Amino acid sequence: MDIKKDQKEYLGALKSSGLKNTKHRCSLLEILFNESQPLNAEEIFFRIKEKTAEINLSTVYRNLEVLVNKGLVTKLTFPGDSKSLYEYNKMGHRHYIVCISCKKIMTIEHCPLQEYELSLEKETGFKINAHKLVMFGYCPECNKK
Amino acid sequence: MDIKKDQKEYLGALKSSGLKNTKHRCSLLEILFNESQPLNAEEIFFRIKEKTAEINLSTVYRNLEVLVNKGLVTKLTFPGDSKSLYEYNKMGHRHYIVCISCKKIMTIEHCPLQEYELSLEKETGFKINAHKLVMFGYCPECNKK
DNA sequence: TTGGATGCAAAAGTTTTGCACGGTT
DNA sequence: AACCGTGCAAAACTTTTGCATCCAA
Repeated sequence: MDIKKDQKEYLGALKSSGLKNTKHRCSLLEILFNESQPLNAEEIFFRIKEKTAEINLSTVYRNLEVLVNKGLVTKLTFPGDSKSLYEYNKMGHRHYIVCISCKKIMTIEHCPLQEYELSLEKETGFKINAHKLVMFGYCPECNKK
Repeated sequence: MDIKKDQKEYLGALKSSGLKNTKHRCSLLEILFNESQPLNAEEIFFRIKEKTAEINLSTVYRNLEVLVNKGLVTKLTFPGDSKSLYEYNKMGHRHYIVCISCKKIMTIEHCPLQEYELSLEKETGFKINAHKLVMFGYCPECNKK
């Protein structure tokens, strides 16, 4: 497989997390790394089959599980989708805006919740580690219709 | 079944949505109405079996589906839980704070995101209808350990 | 060489569905 | 009476697991 500049990041991450650099693992990471939308296991499975090599769906699930545990990949669930979604973890959390009509998912980098977390910690006594924010609406294209 | 004051709300909602007032549907709504935490289908199933009457799990699922479609109940999914959760829809959205350790879910009434939605609409071109915010952390009890 | 990675098949777990019967309006 | 709701069993669907084999370090 051709190793481009932008692939070094996840290859390094693989190595430093003690995981073997296998063909399947590598294509899986490449797909997620270059994808702006979270994908489900089956989508990843078909992409690897089409573009790279024959692979088994359980291999995809097993690799996703390992990569999630090592923190390289994040697992997501959205209401209305029975399948879990996965994305490359670019460090620094992100939020999502989902189109109710066409189901397109767009990523939002800015997070408005830092100060809110502090006030909520005081209010509830929780020690807050993370949060998940998803917005729902109609994307510009679907909104026209 | 004894009809108390606080049950009138969901009984009325049943009627005005054109759904039949059946024994199971009624106990299901009563359980969700009086519960502060979202419950999954199996938990609802066992509660009805214990407190009210024999019921089949598929009946629970079918009723939940109808009630979600009518907007009386909201369906939720949390990462790390393969089961969907359901709650009575009290109108006016709510947010959740989930304990990473004991999995307790607490509901937050205040929402800090009104202004943010407006700025995001301008930024993305989306027409935003709703959002979902979940906070994760350690509840006061688990935090002590 | 050795332990992890993979394919295959089967299992597990959640949710849905077909069909006959029963209950509400 | 008509239609919706229910129970039961089976199916569908996503995800996990056991086991034999293969491959990267």
